[in-house]
Amino acid sequence: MEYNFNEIEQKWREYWKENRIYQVNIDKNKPKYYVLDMFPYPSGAGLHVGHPLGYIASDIYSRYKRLKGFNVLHPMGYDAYGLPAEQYAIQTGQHPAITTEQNINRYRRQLDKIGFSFDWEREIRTCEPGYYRWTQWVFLKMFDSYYCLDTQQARPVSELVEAFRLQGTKGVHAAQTEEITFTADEWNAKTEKEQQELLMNYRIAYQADTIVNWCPALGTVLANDEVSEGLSIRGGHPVEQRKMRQWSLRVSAYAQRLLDGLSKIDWTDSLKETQKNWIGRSEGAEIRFSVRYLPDCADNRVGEGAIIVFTTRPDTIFGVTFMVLAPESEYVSRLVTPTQQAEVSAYIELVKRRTERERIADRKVTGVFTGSYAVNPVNNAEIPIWISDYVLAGYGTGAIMAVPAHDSRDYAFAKHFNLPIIPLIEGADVSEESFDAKEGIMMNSGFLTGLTVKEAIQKAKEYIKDSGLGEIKINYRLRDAIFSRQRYWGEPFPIYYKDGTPYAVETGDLPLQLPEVDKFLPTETGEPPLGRAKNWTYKGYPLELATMPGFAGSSAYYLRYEDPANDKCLVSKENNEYWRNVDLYVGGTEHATGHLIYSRFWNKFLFDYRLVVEDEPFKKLINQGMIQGRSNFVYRIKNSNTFVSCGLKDRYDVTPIHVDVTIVSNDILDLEAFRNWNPEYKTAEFILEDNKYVCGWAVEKMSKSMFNVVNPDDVVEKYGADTLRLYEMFLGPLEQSKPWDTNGIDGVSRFLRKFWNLFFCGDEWLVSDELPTPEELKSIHKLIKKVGQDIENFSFNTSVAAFMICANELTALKCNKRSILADFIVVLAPFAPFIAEELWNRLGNKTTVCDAKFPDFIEEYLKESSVKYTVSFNGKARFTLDFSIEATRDEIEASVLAHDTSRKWLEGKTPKKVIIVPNKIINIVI
RNA sequence: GCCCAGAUGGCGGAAUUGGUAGACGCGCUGGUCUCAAACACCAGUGGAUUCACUUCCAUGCCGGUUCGAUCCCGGCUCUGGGUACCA
Repeated sequence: MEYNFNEIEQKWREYWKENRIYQVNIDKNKPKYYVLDMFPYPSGAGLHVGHPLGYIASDIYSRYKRLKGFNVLHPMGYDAYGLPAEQYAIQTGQHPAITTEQNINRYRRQLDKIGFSFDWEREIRTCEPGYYRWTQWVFLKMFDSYYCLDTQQARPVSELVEAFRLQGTKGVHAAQTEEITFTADEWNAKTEKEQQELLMNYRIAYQADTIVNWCPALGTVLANDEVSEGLSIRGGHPVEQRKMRQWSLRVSAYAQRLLDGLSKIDWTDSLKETQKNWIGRSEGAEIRFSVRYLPDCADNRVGEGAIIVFTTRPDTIFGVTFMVLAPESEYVSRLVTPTQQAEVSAYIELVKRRTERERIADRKVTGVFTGSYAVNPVNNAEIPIWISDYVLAGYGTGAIMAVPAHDSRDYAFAKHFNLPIIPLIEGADVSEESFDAKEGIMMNSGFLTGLTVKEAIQKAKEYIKDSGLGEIKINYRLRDAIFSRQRYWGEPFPIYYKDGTPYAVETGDLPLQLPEVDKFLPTETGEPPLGRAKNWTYKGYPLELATMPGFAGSSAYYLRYEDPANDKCLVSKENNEYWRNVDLYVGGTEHATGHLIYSRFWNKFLFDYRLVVEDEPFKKLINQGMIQGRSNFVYRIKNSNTFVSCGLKDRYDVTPIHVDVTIVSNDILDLEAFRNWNPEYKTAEFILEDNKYVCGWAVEKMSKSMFNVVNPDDVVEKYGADTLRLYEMFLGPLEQSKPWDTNGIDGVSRFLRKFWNLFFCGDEWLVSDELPTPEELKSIHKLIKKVGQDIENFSFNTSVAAFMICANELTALKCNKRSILADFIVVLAPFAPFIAEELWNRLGNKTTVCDAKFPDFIEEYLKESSVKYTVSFNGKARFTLDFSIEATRDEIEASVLAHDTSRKWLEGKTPKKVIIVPNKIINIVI
């Protein structure tokens, strides 16, 4: 009987669907296990062979856990809001809902073929009102919350209002956009509108004028993680800095908790490192420098005002030779003297015109003097205050004290403008470059002289605090997340404006549905596309025109899978207490600083209100590597239609040309298919080697233009889903990026046929009820042990190797024993569910294979009767010897030394030492 | 520049993590089957040396620790990824 995978796979796909085999429910008799894949954005191009890699791995793990007796939640859905569908809509007028739906259907067809054990009854789509209702609901909860620094958690804004009413800002410790103080009387005297404006300073979802990444080409603002090197991640359009009124989420308030939480979760070190860097905690001090105007200043206000700077090196305060303000800093307007005004204005204009990209590409030193001076509080030195774009307005206080001797950026600036450089560390040569390291002994530093840098940092901090010069401060690089997008295809904000003041839509009126618009472009007046919607009002008031960004819908989707149809709350207590958080999350590293930060933040916020029981969403995280394309080339001799095989190409003057990988097999070109591929090659001639045309190859990104996209459907068609699954795992370690290489898939497909043939001899079904032999038991138990351990370690490639070894051994033993084969089926089932299901059924089992029990290995079967040792002399292996398992160390030693070969190597000398490592090696040191 | 990961046959990759390399697969070579090819099956396959037994050299490079290093330590080279004026 032939292994007909097409027939088998179709049969079981239908059976699983009809019988809802993979549907799960709460079962308190079983421990739960939650396996989640990062849900896909359904793009128009469909799945390529790289997409399912992580899904296959997580599916194997889910099926394995199920066989181990866990109640496994393994859902799938779609991240359906996003820019590509909208860009497509702008170009074609096609409604993004329609293209999204089409793409989803295509994805689903492709996914179904591969045999995943998803519970599709829990499917979610972020663009459906029943889903985004809860995205809006959480947003409103954030709008109605502030972050209390005393209890380190989110609290209702009503508590804040009450505190303000009774005592103003006194005693209130809350995360805020800018520092404000007022008394209860002042608060109570304010109008409703003024009070609402003040509250914006505290809300977790708040509106503020912030410097944002504006992308003119996309017509929207972008979050920091959506921009790289001055270009938008999607589309690669230039991004510029602009001040705009935007919705933001106060993620920065959670910076410390996001950092601390990393120690509790099982993620890779490199990913944790990436998040740590992104959060960017730095300990330092804020120091106050009083400001003095130039003598030529018209209103010579000596000693008025001050600027505050943040530094991590307060120990270098004696080396401050100038101060630098960010061009956007609020200090600028207060500090520029009349004589410098023109020059400063010109500089600020220049900076504004430069895009982020230009700044990065052309990093030359620029700056301008303000005319003002600050006074160094430790030695009363007068320090000129400059403006330069190397200081960022958004970090720290937007102003720095410059210590050119010990900071490379300050150094470059000082050299360029000829400012003094005072070395502070003994032995540091600062004539050519700055000495940035935090080591050495301080000098030229008053009361810090003679201390080590570490001691000096500590002492300087204490001094600054005790003498009231400033305070110890921890800064984070992590910024608040800009939450509005001037786009159509996203969640509408449940916010309306009364007299310009934003108010929340009542939660009972959610979902606030996305309205229809006639076009998806911004309006002529520059309003977002929602400005085109008719009757876009709430209770007669205008609604917010921006929509939420992509990460809004993906921040809490894992919770919604636990209770997808609930229309009373995001997730019921019962469901959340059972399913809790994700035990295993599989996805790409590209989300390290976006989705994986936002959803941790989002979850912590919900945890503050005990809306969820766990404060971290993803316990364990595995990053699957990317699958790159493997392109093939043919070599055309210049000015001809003759193509030369790769091995001979050096003898001619050739142009390499990408050739479609689907007409190449094991790097051998299908000549006929090539001639038909493109009319231009109809009359192509070939110079062959060994009667074959061998193509060249290269690893490149998988893309249409390189003709190297491999569609999983084609692989399934040709080899079957089980082979695709096994092969993707066999390709190499899951976490590693690797090229898709079809060379070698035959080996896996051969294994499956060999496995099939264990059950059949020709057309005869051939399984006996005989008792297995010790060799057969050993082979299968070795497999069970190895595969079990490998799956736990996510080492799927070595599992596949173990299957092949076992199949070869059983074939050689002509094993057809029911008990052995049944165990083999169950162990293989997570990897190749279709063939496993078919054979399991033929074995006469009433249940499906996913209800079977993963067998336990029995150590006794694995025991060897003898132990093999490698005998070495001074570490050099010379020969091997077998001993009975019962042999004692003394017996082994005596017997080894008496061995003929040993005598030869010992040359009559007595050994100094004999090292015996059980089961491994005997080393004789002479 | 900084941070992280990695470097093993012709190729993808194994190695219980300090125990004497190269699992498994591909490819290649030879054989069986076939009129022949393909498929399939069997055997061989790191390099050098030898008819052979053998021996020597091999885990990016240099050095160290150890009886013994792909694994640990120090220095370097290269590759991939992240990040970027964060004070």
